[in-house]
Amino acid sequence: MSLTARQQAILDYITEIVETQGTAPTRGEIARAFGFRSPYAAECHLKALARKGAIELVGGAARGIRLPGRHRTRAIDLPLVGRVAAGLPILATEHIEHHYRVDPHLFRARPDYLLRVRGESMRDAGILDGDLLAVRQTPEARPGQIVVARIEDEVTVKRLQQDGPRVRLLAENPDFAPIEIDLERQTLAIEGIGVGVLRDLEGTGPEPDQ
Amino acid sequence: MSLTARQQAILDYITEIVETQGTAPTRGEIARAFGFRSPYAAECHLKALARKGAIELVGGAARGIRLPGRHRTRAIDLPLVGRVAAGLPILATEHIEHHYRVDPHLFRARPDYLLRVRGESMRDAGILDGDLLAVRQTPEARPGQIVVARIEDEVTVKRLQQDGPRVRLLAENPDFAPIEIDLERQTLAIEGIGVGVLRDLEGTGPEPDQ
DNA sequence: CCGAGTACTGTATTTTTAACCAGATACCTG
DNA sequence: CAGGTATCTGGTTAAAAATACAGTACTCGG
Repeated sequence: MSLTARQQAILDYITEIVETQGTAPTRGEIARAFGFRSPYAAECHLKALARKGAIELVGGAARGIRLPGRHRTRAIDLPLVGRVAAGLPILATEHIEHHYRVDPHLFRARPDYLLRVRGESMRDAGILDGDLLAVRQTPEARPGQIVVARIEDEVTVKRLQQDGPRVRLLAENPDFAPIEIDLERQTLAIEGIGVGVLRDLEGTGPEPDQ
Repeated sequence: MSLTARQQAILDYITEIVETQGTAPTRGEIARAFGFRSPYAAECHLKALARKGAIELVGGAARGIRLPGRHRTRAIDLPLVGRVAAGLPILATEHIEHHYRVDPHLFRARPDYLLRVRGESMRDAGILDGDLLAVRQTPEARPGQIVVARIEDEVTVKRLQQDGPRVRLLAENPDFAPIEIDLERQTLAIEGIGVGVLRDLEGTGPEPDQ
């Protein structure tokens, strides 16, 4: 069942008010905006919109107009982690350069933070210098996954390979040798797994400079 | 001036209600949530939060609590365009598969829509099969930019090269030949320029929990 | 131990708001 | 033409909510 022109106008108005004011309008405010002399005219429109499923009315509550789907977790705030200094946890406030809002539905796994990738070692996996890696913070990773690992205070992004007892971190670039981890002598900590990549393209080109 | 623990808790509660319910709580609801027996306790906290700039109070309005900076420009709603059929504009509703909210500050140029990239022709530019290209809708492109072009009803993503009168669309993969455009005989339309890349790394975690 | 700020209770008042009724006008549809 | 829906007026009523005052209690720095 589709909306009438008038109903669409009312819905647009409500949406605009929610976006700009952060809260839904009252019947009186809708009436004033459209020149109705009675708030009941707005009430009727709201009822019609609710009947058609375009809005949801919360009974007995002031400004109880809800826009379905809008109050979902449409965006989460992810901190961007830049250079990671030795001895500090990844998410220490010292490392956080910025915050970006990202739709969690873009990725199948929910990310916890963004890490700026440095270097060309994951080039053949489509992860370039300067890209943002969306990371889910977890110590558990499966072979084949792209992981954020910490080896002796050094944080690196590599693909995890595990052949029985042997753990290797593979670069995706023939210029970089795999890193063999001797768990007896070195500390390897999986900080998280890569769940997505974000890249800004403006200014990129075949020119090698930036 | 920083918030007290209690004030922070109240602010967190308000934020959560706004996110989940789409509207701010009343003094009474705050009091109920925290076990206050008087709505005036909530009122005092709100006044303190407003004094410190953490919230903004709209006088004389029900649920008139605003969270500054939460609205506008923190996230824009981008349609995801999938397969583009011949004869229809890119942004025809028939092509729109989904909407994603993305922080416009992630990219230096503001995108208008997302296009799902098919094929490996841009592999060496770090754009893989299935990636989402954030596109700014414009007919003007500079050489070196990654463009969304339409050649005789076929939509393709390539890098633009312009040598005086010659226009070429370059793939970033040695397996694909450059496309030479004869503007006399073929219609070339620049639909937009790529401003960003989004990728889901499907390596889901060991616990594919929510 | 004093004063200032935080954190509440209990009660009260006023404004805002939701919600409803009866009716008017108009526009489709079978 | 009758019946239904959409649209709006004018007025009413009760619930919801903002806002206030007076007072208690605690904490913390001087």
